[in-house]
Amino acid sequence: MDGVTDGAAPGPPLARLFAIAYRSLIDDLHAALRTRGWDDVRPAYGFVLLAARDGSTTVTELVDLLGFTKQAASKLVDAMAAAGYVRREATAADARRRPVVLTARGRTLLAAVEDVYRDLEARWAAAIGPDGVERLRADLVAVLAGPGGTLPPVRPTW
Amino acid sequence: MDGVTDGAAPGPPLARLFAIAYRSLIDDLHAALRTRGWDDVRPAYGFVLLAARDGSTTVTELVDLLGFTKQAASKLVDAMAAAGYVRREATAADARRRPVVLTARGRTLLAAVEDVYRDLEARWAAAIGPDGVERLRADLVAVLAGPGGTLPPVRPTW
DNA sequence: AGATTTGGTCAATTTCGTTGACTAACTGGC
DNA sequence: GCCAGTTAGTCAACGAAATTGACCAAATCT
Repeated sequence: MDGVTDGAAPGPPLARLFAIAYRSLIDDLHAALRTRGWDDVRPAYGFVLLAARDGSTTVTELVDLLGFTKQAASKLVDAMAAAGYVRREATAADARRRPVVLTARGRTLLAAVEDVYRDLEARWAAAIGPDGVERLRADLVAVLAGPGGTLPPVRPTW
Repeated sequence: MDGVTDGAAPGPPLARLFAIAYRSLIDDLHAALRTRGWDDVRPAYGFVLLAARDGSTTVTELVDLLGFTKQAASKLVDAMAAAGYVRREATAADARRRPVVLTARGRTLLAAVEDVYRDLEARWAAAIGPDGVERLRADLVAVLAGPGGTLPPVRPTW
């Protein structure tokens, strides 16, 4: 049997699978966070936390990462700051830049996120094997990464 | 160098990759549709068209497929009907059900969608090989499908 | 110094889905 | 055959979240 790919039954469209996969991970992540007492975490927070972990981030950098307007990114940061996860700072060199840095609470949440994340990927590994997960990741990166290995913005809005 | 998977650098989180992948496909699809003159197509339309292709669909069935409320699904169908892509019909057996069927215009759009879609998957195949694409699809289905092979609803809201 | 670009905010609007209340039509018991 | 409950769907009001547009202040260019 080698005729799997021809015409008739190509299986579910990739877009649908990606949408479901993304949603499944995010839903599970936030459900797990809620059971641990984090009940004011919005889906985009995770990406911001990750970005802030790897060095301070500005609103403009978040725009590149998330793919929505700077106004929206600004509001997002405001909300995260109000919830105590991040703090806006000042830069000596450039008074316009107001870097977003993690608070202690933010770091705690980040640790929880990473922890849950490990569980979730482990569940994927249980289904398709650890090498299956890495193959998946590698394939996705191979298709999505542009020259220089940079990934496009996230923004799964619909 | 074999230490890629241990701790430090696990690569981008799957959620991010899925979000980007979904968005990339949808953006490209709609960009391609626009260049062909379809400029009033919203992201969810594709899923509805596909569902309607495989037999008539009711609003309630769309709820299961898309994962949002029947009110929202109803409005979506209204919008698609107003744009001339689908038509509500009546059933002899059950006067409550108002099946959603494709119009000629809807079928034309669907053909365009399928056409573009083939191109997009071909681009994926160019990057990771045709078998890579099918492997990807199979892996995703393996993880996401519940008992009976049914996939959860889509709803990539955020 | 003046012009332009860059980082960021404030305010108004739009988009889209949700909650809530409700109607009409089909089923199940008796 | 009729009443209770369920199913399919709509109408209307609300809410969350992002967008567009106008704007400001600090840096950079010339």
